[in-house]
Amino acid sequence: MAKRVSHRDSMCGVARPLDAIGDWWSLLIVRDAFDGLRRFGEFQKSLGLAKNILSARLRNLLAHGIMETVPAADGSPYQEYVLTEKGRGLFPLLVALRQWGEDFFFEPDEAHVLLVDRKNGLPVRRLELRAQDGRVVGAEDTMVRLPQASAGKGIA
Amino acid sequence: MAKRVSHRDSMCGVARPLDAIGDWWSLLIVRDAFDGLRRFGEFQKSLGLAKNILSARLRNLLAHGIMETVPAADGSPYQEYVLTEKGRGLFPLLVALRQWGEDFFFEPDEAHVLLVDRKNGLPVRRLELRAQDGRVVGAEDTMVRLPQASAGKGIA
DNA sequence: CTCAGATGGTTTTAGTTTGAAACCATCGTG
DNA sequence: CACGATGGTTTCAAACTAAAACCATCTGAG
Repeated sequence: MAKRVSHRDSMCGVARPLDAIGDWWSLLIVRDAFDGLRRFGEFQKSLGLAKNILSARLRNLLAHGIMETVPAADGSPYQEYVLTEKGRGLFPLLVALRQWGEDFFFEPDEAHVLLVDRKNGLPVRRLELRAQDGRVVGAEDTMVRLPQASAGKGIA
Repeated sequence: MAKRVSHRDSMCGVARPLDAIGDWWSLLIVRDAFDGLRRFGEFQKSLGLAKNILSARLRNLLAHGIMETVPAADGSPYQEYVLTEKGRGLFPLLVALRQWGEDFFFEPDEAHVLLVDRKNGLPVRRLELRAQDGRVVGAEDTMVRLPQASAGKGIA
């Protein structure tokens, strides 16, 4: 971990978060945490990964402040793992991932889980990126502006 | 690759896309592709990763239809790597990642690149998930509905 | 009290992956 | 026709992954 620092010693705004998450397993753990899973054994059963790996991933998520342990909940003497605010901030990313999956990884007629509004059970809308004036913008409508300088292009 | 199929032989709507992307390098390659990079050497210089790794990642992205090769562009005899529509579909995910990074990985006063509207240079808004009725919804306002059955909860 | 089972890990060990460096092939140019 | 630029592949040591075995703690049953 944290070995990604290839040729620049400050990582860019995309690489830095990636490094913190760690790997795909971590993201699946976070997803399960959004689902309400809290215990080591629950994550292990849900994901089916080796216990040592789960242990390492949880440790990394804790170290990066994405999850935290809370001392108890149902009286059992064990700790539970819950998302911090930083961890809950990953929700849009997971939604983006899920929607991309819906678009390109399922046949049109293939059944798949649907993210719905709790209030009325209707599917949520697609994530949309909007400009200040409210226009929906795509990749081609955006560019990056470097810190204090002026130029730059693309989404780097 | 494709060894993630832990204990279920059909992967869920989040794991399947993750498996296709492959790893973090692939996502950084995609980001660079959004920036307009097209050539093997450009990616390699930008990311500073070993050529064999870049080669493997590009192969994987091609295999999953996220990028494709086009025979030429400036007359040089080499091929170029460009995003497919599926690849361009990753834009919201990258934006989500970047915005999460902005929120939690930079000091309030720390300079960082900013994603701006090409038309007027203003920063884009935050990604927001909206319900059908237009309400902005967070993780706690949503749940998943399983394929054709009725129950299910969380964002799995 | 003691023993078995549940929970939550760590250690061990083999296999896989990574990544730096060296090597190789092709094209275009002087 | 030698040479640099480009775009890779091969080699090999080091790091990481993952399955299984092991270990520690707590709980309830007898």
